[in-house]
Order: sequence, then C-alpha cells, then structure tokens
Amino acid sequence: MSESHPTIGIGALARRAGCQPETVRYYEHIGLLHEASRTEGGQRRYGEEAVRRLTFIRHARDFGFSVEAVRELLAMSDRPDMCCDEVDALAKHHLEEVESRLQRLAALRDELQRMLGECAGGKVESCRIIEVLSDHRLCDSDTAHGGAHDLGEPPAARRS
Amino acid sequence: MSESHPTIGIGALARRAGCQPETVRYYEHIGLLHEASRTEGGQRRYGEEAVRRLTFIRHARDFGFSVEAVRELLAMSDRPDMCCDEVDALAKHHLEEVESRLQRLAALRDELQRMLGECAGGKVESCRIIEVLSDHRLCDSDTAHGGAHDLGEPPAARRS
DNA sequence: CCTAAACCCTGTAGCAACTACAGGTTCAAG
DNA sequence: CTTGAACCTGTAGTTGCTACAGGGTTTAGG
Repeated sequence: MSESHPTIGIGALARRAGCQPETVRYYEHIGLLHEASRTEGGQRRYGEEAVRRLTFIRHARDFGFSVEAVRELLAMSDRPDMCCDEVDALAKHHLEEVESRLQRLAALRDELQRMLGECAGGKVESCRIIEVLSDHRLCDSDTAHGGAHDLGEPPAARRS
Repeated sequence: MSESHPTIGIGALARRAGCQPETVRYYEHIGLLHEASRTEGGQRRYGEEAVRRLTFIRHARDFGFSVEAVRELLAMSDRPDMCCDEVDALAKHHLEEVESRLQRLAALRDELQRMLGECAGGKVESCRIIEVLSDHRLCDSDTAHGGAHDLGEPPAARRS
C-alpha cells in the first residue's frame, strides 16, 4: 500500500537481505529484481518493496530453490488470486529432490564412516580408505553412493 | 607389474570408468591424469594403469571429494610407504562436511514438509508456502536451514 | 586398395549462481 | 569544499565438467 520513497542504497539493501551488492545487481541483471530507480548521478535507490522482494528471493534460495524456481515462485506470489496448486507442486517436487539427496548423502556418510573405521592407521599401502576408493566392490553396494553430482557439492563460492 | 601396451582409445577408457571422453581430456588438462602416449596420427592411447587411475578418480569424485582433494589422494596413493595419517585426515574432514550438510538438509526437509502440511490448497494469497518463504520468522528457527550453498544444489550437468 | 563409418583431435563457449576485480564516478558527512 | 566511503559498468574468475564446430585418423568391410 504505502509506496515508500526509494531512498535505500544498494549496500543497505544487500545488508538487510543478507547478501552482497553484486548479488543484487546480478538479480537485476537476470530479471529477478525490477530495475531500480536511479539518482541523478546514476546510483540505484530502492524502497521497502525491494527489500521484501529480495528477502523473499534470498530466503527461497536458502531453501534450495533454484533461481528458475524462485522466478516461478515470484511470478505466482505476484498473482494473489491464483490457485496455489502450482506453488504446492513446486514445493513438493523440491521436497522430493531434497529427500533423495538426503538418502544418498546418508549412504555416503555411512560408507565414509565404515572406511574410516576400518583404517588401522598404518601405511598408505594397506590403507583401507585408498583401497575402498580404488575398488568399488569394497563398498556396501546396497546403499550405493550415487555420485557427488546429485548430492551436490558446495559450490565454489561461499559467502563470508 | 605387467606394463600393458597402450592400446586403449579414449572412448573405451571413458566407458570403462563410466565417464565421457571429454572428461578424460579434462582430467589430463588439469593434471589428474598423466599425458597419454599418442599414435602417429596424434590420438591418445592408454594402458591398464590409466584405467585404474581414472576409476579411482571417478570413484573418489562419486564420494564427493573435490578435485583438489582427489589430487591429494592420488599423490598419497602414489607413495605407498607413507604413513596414511593424511589420507585419514582428509577423509575425516570430508566426513564432517558431509555430516553437516546432512543435518542442514534434514532441517530443510522438515521445514519443507511443515510448509506443505500447512498449505490448505486455496489461493496464493493465503498460501502457507509463500508466507513462510516471505518471512523468516515463520520458520522453526532452532533447526535453521543454513543456506542452499552449503547444502549443495545439484550442479547443472548430470551424466546421462 | 578403397571407402565409409566410427572414432578422435583442438579450441572455445556454455551451465549455475554468483564473486572479484579494475578503473572510474557520486554521495554524504565534517 | 574536501575527503573517503559507497557506488557505477564491464569483464573475468570460480567448479567440474559438457557441448559444440570444424576438422583429421583409424579400422572394418567389400
């Protein structure tokens, strides 16, 4: 309702949503955030609405939704009279992915624990860890660790 | 012992280790695999040792070890009389990371389940999922989902 | 021996989702 | 009015590959 004047700088906006100014510019660039109004000198100025939108984005990202999923969620939340089936479906789908990642990650943990438990701490020559890594048959094959890709490795960048 | 003649083509090597020829060239490029010998026409030819090495790499990668960690593991496995403490430490460190990812992923799953359970299926306006995403305070804050980054999202590419 | 298919080569660009500069401009406090 | 923090654009880097384009090589069959 209340359209606050755009007085918030990009740094303050970023701080309030817990991210970096670069990330804000990036979100604008890929169209998650609308183009901000500018001062005469060309600097971006935001209002409270932008804070809400960015917070939503960051929060959804923290939940593990991909940028494309966030884009859909934003589009849906912009249409309040829509039926929320799609939102529900998106969240369900995401939950399924999370659950399958959880299972494989748990299998991986078990295998790592087993490896570590069996390593007697001698020479590399007889190291159980190296052996297991060398030979797939030494794994508990029931609970196959299905490839790090689908488990998700931490992406390169982590925010400080 | 038996130094097999290098007769295996890059495609066959890749197939035996469960990856793509491009991946093999990439590993060579970043120095995980030694430079292969070549035919007169310039094509790479490999022996059984390369199969073992590549299999080790793929397996360690499947375990979620980063390429840099794999590089260290390879260096260690190349020195059989070394004490395997470092291997052990690397694996332990990795296990810790896996466990912390597991915990956050579990918290995330709970939150998603809660969100889904509370969504009554009406209009977006009153959608519990959108609400939770909009407002951090609606989360169970004890078991905070700590950012998708550290949970790891599935990287873009998945092998077929 | 010849040809066609299957394989291989290099090099570059692309994916996600940002982060990190460089080299300059603008704003706000004192 | 000066200073320094904040901001601007644009490009390149990160991880771990994958996907081309535009060629050359190998090999099996006839």
